[in-house]
Amino acid sequence: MGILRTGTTSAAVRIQVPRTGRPALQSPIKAPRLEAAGLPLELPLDQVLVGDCVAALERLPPASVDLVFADPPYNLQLGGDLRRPDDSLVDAVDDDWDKFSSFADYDAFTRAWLAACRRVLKPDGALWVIGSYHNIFRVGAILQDLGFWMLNDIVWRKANPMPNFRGRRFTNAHETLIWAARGASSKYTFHYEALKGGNDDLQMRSDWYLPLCTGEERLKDEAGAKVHPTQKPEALLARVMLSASNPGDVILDPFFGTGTTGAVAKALGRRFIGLERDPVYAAAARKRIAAIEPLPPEAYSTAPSKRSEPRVPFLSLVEAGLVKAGESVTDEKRRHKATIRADGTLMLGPAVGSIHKVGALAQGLPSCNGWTFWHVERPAGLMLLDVLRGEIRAQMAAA
Amino acid sequence: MGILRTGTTSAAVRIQVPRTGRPALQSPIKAPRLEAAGLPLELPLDQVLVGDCVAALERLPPASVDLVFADPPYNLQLGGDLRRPDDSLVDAVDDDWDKFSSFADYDAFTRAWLAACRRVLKPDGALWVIGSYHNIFRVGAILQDLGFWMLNDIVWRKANPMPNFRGRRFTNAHETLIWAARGASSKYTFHYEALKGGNDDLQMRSDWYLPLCTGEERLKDEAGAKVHPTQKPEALLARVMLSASNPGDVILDPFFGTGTTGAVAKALGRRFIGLERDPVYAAAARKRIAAIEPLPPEAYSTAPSKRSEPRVPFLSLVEAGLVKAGESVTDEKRRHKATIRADGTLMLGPAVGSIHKVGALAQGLPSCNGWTFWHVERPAGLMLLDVLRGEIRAQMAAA
DNA sequence: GGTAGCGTTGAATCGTTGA
DNA sequence: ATCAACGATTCAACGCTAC
Repeated sequence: MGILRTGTTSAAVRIQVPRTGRPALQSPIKAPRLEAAGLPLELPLDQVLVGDCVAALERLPPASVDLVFADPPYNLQLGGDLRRPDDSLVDAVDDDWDKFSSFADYDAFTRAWLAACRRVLKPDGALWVIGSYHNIFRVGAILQDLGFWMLNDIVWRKANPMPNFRGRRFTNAHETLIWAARGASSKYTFHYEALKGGNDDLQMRSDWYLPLCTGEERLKDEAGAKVHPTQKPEALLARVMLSASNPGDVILDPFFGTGTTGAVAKALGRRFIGLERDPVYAAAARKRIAAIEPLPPEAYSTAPSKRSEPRVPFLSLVEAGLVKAGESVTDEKRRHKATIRADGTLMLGPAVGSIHKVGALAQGLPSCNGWTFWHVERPAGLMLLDVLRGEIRAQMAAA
Repeated sequence: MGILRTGTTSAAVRIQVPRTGRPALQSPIKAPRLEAAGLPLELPLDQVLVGDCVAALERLPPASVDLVFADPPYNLQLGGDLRRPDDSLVDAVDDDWDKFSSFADYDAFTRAWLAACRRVLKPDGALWVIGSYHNIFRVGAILQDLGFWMLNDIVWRKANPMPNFRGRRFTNAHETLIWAARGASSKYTFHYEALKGGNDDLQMRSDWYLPLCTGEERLKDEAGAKVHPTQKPEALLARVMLSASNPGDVILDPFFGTGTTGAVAKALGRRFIGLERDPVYAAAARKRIAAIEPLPPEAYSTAPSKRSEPRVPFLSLVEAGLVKAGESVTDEKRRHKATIRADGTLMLGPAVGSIHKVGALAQGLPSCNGWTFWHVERPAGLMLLDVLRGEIRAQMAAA
């Protein structure tokens, strides 16, 4: 039972990618801007590529991916002798040179894959990476050094963490995710209203409380052993994608493992690219993803946010007769008053200007949103201009 | 009322340091092991030294401190002004001490003070550092490079964080503390049982829920302005000291500020050394600490965790699989119907919003409690969302 | 004397679009 | 590229005032 399981029907629903109309899976799309540069034209969408992730990333076209989700290894598989996430394998090696070289190896690996990811990210793309205290500080520092712009660090509070058996430390009950834009000026995606709407109309905080991946969701082999040691819960990936990507976006995971990123992407109408070194994991991921039934688009499509709604000139309200030239507008407490002019400006004493300018002037503030400041008198009481604007927008949508 | 305030009596209670029997304050003790080495014999105990912390640290004898608590500058890198939706100005941390010209500068500064702290730490000593995503990753990486051995990262979940006013990110609702031993083989102090006893006999987790330092506890000047922009709550320091130090231990704070570390140390029968560059902060700290009445050791137990009913986002029900994305919700009489979306919002016709907003919309009312309005169809009949929320809360309480 | 209501505030990397 | 206009945006705790 998880966020991807549909409860009421078993009918497969083939989703359409909203922006292109193409089927979601197994059909590479072209990256048109790259043609002129003579670069590879196609992205390996909705596929799992087996091999070293840095090498694979370097074969992908630049600026072609909307979002990266990465769950990198704690210890370096390539180098061999790095310290493990738990301290048991690390004997008290007090050799400073050895310590430095171990961390240096991990840092070099981290720098390589982060830089390669940054190259394939679109200018407005973003990256998520998850880790624990063993590695996340090194990852975070390198990410800043490479020019990524940190947006939030997110704490995944585990509902059911493993206790600390020896009683020598606090229960390690969380992991840390870093959300960073490709650069400081990237216009990253964030579905603020959707997150707030799913959280009792309160802003979503940086601490998320979610259970571990267990039970049916956890992939097991024939012997009943878990296929992957660190499979992440689908709910975690779903929250990441719902908050920081759009339907149809390309989401790349350089450490694909058993494919949680791909499974959630498919369910939520996103495209994915999975890179995985281990063919056993890759095979398990492919099988898992093939069995996923995408959710109906209306269950995940992006709700319109105020920022994306069509602009309505105040003059349209005058023209539509929703407000009258010569009529007065006031603020909520009727402390300020101005007159509507036929050209869609307001007049306050000798001053004439937009609803925003005059609102700012009335309050002595540098700026003001006139739509949410001014009201008109109606039989039922004061009515906000923003409500009247909503009526215009409804008419526009119906037309 | 802060954690140090005694509620029932105003009588001063002079504590005794259990292991030595010496009065807690203003009497430097000898550091016997240092005599033979010809080093300074006395530690400036229970004092605030004004000056650069690295220079001051280098004048202290090595291996003489049990615990370091450090709240270094965060290097916030703020841009222009930030205003609340009501146009009031956010009082930002724009002090000179938080300005660094580059990451390299900040790293050099961090390496210097961390190395100096490591020198004065006893072999079995430990260090705590607090920071935000702006600096903590760099601090953590450098700390590892210097040979500190990480024990936990601790998340301070703020009960009342500042919201994200522009709706562009998740509410930055936590800060991170790193707890590290001087080295991998250090026999650090940890009062496992005490922490567990203060936590309903459950292991203390790595995520701590505590309010900001506000109200009476916050130091104000004559004009009513806060003395220090980033004063930490006493409860946070108390939990640190109770878990990771013994009565009589020497606790050094290289960024003493207005002396929360000293105030809590005095109250809990620890010795302190405070280093602070700004004489104004140092003077405020001295005055503050002088007014502290030490608690009798038996009077203090671990800060009680907040016991109010945890708020549950509707999204959690989707994530837990208690309701399905795409499933319908109805009111008691099945007159209204809406669809659950993967992000925890509802959809009713073209409208998308929280369970409350959409409930209000369905009924044409200004407001609605979605928890007690909407139901889902279950084999046994309609089930109220509020009942499902109860199940989630039961799980959370059991965790 | 309670309490409802209003104002203030907290370590913050907090726009977008079109001319 | 720069500039100006538009217009979107907050939660919990505390303290003071009015009733």
